[in-house]
Amino acid sequence: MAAQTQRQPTASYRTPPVHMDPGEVALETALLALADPVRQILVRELAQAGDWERQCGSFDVPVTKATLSKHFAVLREAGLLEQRDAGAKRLNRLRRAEFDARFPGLLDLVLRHEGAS
Amino acid sequence: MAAQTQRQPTASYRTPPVHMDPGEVALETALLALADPVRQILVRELAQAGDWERQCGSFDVPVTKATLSKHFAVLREAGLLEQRDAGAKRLNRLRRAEFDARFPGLLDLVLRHEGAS
DNA sequence: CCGAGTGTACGTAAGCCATCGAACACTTTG
DNA sequence: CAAAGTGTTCGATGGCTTACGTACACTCGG
Repeated sequence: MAAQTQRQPTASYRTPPVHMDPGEVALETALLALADPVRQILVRELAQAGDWERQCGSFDVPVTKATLSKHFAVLREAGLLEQRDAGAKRLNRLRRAEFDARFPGLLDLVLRHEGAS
Repeated sequence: MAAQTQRQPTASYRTPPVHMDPGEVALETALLALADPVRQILVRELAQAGDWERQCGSFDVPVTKATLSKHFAVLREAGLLEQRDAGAKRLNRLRRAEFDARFPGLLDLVLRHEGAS
């Protein structure tokens, strides 16, 4: 039955992303993560998309790849983001439920406060 | 009766504190203000006391007067604090209702998340 | 009126954070 | 196999924030 004729993308050739348990995130960490304007954009775009739908490079943000990569790391540290490797791409998911359980209302506040206002 | 036998303290001999309208505070400003550990202490102590009950020097924080003064300015800028002069002292009030109207749930979140945990 | 008390402004030093370019590793496309 | 694509890491840089000590201004209590 045509085993291994279809090459699966390597799940993870690089060091897999380190994830923080949202239940153990400090309030200060969460607030700092959400305070940054660039990260607010990321979170909002993630909220509009479905899980694992967006890859890292697909976000409309005014910074370079390197900086963007750092922002993702911060969001992970804050328990806001889960990432998974799929070949060369890295897919993203907003940890909405988990984060909400830890800090009820906080994420919603950021999502609601779109474009300054 | 007995008019001016009791000397009223000068309301304001120095430049009165500048206050920000909570309705116009940016989300980023609010989050940054509340992210700092020292300011979290201030906000929590203020929440436990009544309005105009505490003077600036009465807070139990591990910083000098000068630094403390700066923190109060940040809280004012974030629409979290109202200050009023009474002689040499400056009295404080947490702008709970106003801030809550602007960012529902945010202040409560900080107050609830006492001592790290 | 003099000394203690209260709080701000200024100048400064240290630390942190966002940012970038360049180099790298591996995948995907052709 | 080569070239383009994806994303991370490193080192350097610039700016902002926190912090302190000092000096200042004024009030309050004797």
